[in-house]
Amino acid sequence: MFMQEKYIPAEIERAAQDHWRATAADRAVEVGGKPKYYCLSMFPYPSGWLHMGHVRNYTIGDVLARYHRMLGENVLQPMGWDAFGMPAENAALVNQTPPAHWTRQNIDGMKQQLQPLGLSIDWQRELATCAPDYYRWEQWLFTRLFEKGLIYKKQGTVNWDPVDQTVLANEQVIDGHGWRSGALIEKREIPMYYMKITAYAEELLAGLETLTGWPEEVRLMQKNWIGKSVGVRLAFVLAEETYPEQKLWVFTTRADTLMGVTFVAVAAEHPLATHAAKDNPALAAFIAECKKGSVAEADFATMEKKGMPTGLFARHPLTGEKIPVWVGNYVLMGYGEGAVMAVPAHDERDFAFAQKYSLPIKQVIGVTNEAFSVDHWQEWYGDKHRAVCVNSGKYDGLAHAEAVEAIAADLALAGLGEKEVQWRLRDWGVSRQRYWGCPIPIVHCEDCGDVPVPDDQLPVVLPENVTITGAGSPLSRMPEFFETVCPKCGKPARRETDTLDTFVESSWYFLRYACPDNDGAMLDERVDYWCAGGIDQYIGGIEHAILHLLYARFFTRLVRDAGLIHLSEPFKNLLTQGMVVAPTFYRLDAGGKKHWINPAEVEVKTDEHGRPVGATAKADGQPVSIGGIEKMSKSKNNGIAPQTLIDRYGADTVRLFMMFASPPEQSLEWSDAGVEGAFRFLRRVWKLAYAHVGRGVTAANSGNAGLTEEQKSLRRKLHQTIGKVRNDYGRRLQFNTAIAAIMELLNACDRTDLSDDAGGALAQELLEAVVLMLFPIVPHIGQALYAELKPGVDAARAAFPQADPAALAQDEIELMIQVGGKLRGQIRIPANADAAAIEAAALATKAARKFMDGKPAKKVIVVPGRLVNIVV
RNA sequence: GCCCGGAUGAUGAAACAGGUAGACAUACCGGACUUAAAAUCCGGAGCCGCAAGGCGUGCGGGUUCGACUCCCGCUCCGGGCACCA
Repeated sequence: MFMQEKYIPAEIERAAQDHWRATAADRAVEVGGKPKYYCLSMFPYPSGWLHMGHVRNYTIGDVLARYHRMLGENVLQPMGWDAFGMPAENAALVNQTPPAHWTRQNIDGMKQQLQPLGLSIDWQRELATCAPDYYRWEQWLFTRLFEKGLIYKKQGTVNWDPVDQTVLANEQVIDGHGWRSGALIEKREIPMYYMKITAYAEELLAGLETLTGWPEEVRLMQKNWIGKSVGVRLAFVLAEETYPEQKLWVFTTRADTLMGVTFVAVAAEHPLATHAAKDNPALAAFIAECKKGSVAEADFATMEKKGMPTGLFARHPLTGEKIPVWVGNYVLMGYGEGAVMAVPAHDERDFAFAQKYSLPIKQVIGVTNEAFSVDHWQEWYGDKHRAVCVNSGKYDGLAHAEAVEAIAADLALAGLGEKEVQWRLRDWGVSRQRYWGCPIPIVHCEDCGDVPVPDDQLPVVLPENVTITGAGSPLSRMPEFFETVCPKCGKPARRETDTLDTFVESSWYFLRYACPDNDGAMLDERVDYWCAGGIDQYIGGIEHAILHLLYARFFTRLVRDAGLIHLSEPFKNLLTQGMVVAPTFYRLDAGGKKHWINPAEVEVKTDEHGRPVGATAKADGQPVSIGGIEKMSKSKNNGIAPQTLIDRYGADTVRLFMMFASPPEQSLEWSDAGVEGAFRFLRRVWKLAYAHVGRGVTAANSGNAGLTEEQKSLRRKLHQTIGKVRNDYGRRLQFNTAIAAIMELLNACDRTDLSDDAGGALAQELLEAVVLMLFPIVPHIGQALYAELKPGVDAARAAFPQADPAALAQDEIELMIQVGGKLRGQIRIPANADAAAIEAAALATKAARKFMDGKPAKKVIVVPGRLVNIVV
């Protein structure tokens, strides 16, 4: 059979995929004798449309999976569906289709859209979180955790839409109003289940130190999120007798400023606020006002700081001074004690508040040569590193740490406080007043309380034939679902109708891939095999840096402590990929509204330098306005459907472009021309292989014997490139530079005369290596070309090329000559020359003499293999 | 508001450990091939300057023989902020 002259992606891609299917090339089996490599991309939400972000994510994963398989490792790359969530309910409202139906249809559709990409996925392990045989284990674990006290019930705050009579997600609250009703949102307290993640705070923090395969920024974000701080919990004793709790507790990390407290502020939800508002209508009105608006912290932190005195007073724990108690809208009920001591002189927020309400500002720490003024805030007021106590009686002269110790000791003596570790991390509220999620396996009995559903009654199956109305969960309108009997006493009881946060499903799916077929247990010993030492590579968006990754680390410890696995950190190496962005184009209509036009329907005009000067619509040739470069989205109509490109260029071109256009962690800008360029490169590789195969050479060169100097130099470049590509794939996870190196190699190959026999053998060696080096990125063309270069050998089972140290040897190297740090020339010098010889040679160069201008060299710096810098 | 990133030619980017700034590609310009176009191949190009040379990695300072890289202070853009996934 003769090799096809033309590169026809559709044909070779179909053939390659048929071959992989027939040889079960993607199947992952637990076998001994070689190291395992578990490569995981974050599973998608089945929205129905595969977008470029998915393609990028899964291509990165596939490149790594295939590369590690070529290194002889036992590779697992699974795929599944994060199938519960709000969009299915929203779609149900619009289309009148049940969420289950919509979701399953989307899964089928997206799976079909994934197939052409040629991903090396073991589809036998596919899972969907909305399947009862998945979520039943989540319910099972829930009941265990509930019994252990790691899940408990308390009041939580939610966004309440008073018009639609429903709880809204933060995303559904826009500027404090409901997205559908437009009504002003209120905060409402309802009972919810919480998972005690704070019980693992110390371990989750300490574990970050071991995650050396994670980006530093992600570890730092998690560390700040967990937010361990050592401070002092202390009490102000209330002057009034009426309030049953005599002590008002606060937490502070700045106990050294305690002597500067001029008021105390409590959250609007604080019991003391409620107490004080009982016979104070103005205060009650203020508290009601504080309860308007969303519960999102970003809204909370940017709103105007307001307060009102309660009329109550408390005694300073050390001085006994009467201190007014205020209600402040900026005090968080969920953090610390829901109350803060205010030191306006040394806290910027308190300072602004005190100025606004004319409260006293009392300086109690100072910095040498800095003058305090109540007129404006200065940075040093809050600086605990430089400051010492002043106006603080016996504490005067103490630095921050000493003052905290001394004050804490005195508070302890008075029985009014002690040092305490405080976490910013809060327990995880997992109850959702929504339908499309995992039912919480609890039955409420009048006599027995909250009773977990026994194992033999699991799963609590979510009814799928429902109508979504947009007001509350349909489960709470389905007596056939919630009417049940108490598992303990048998009396009529009510089943919980809330479902679990969808983050719960995504907190353990990566473990279940190891044993998706086990219907007798949540997890089994196969997890210990695949996840030993952690999942070898996890790949997903940076937007998951905190919540998902923290919950997954928490959950792994929960199942460990349930005795199911022997693993603490689930993800050994983490790669956070950037977004896929594209230019936007629009036209304004008569009303000034923007109509977004897809980049595929726009032509950009450039001037003679290639600078863009305008754009026109392909449809009518009329100009369109150029918007910004934004994340591909439906709303800006700047998405490009992967399928369109695969149809035109083939999957390999799409994969190559995605890997070449930017490093994986950066955002990737879409470019039609770039895709075209990727296609051109593949066509060039194909042509080169075609011409070579036509020569009939099949034996690869394996040394420098018989090569010309020029050919030796090309062979050196080949082996340098192999080393670089291995480093880029394996250590740096940077594929764009690996591709660039291979392109450079081919450019060098074009410039080298390989027409003799030795040259033919070198061309064979080079092409075999190039095809295998490209294989992880463009496996279809790789499969086809390798079959031509080495008939009968399967590229999918080939080993990755290795650099030959003998090929790398070099007699002469080039050094740069700098004078005064500026580049002035270069010299060629024997590779083994010592520093003295290099220095002498450098000083003798024309360039050095010219720029030294007759002056003597003050200092000569020789950087071996790089440059010589002469300082005059 | 708080936490975390990013900014380099016309464009995407490279420079991996402080040592040749702009590799590789795209767009552009010129040439070859062609009846012509496409495709392909060859060449050019950071900016200023005829040149010598000077300037140049968001802005302002600093450390160093030497800074895209380290430090301090800003600006703008992006991610997250616990019920979007």
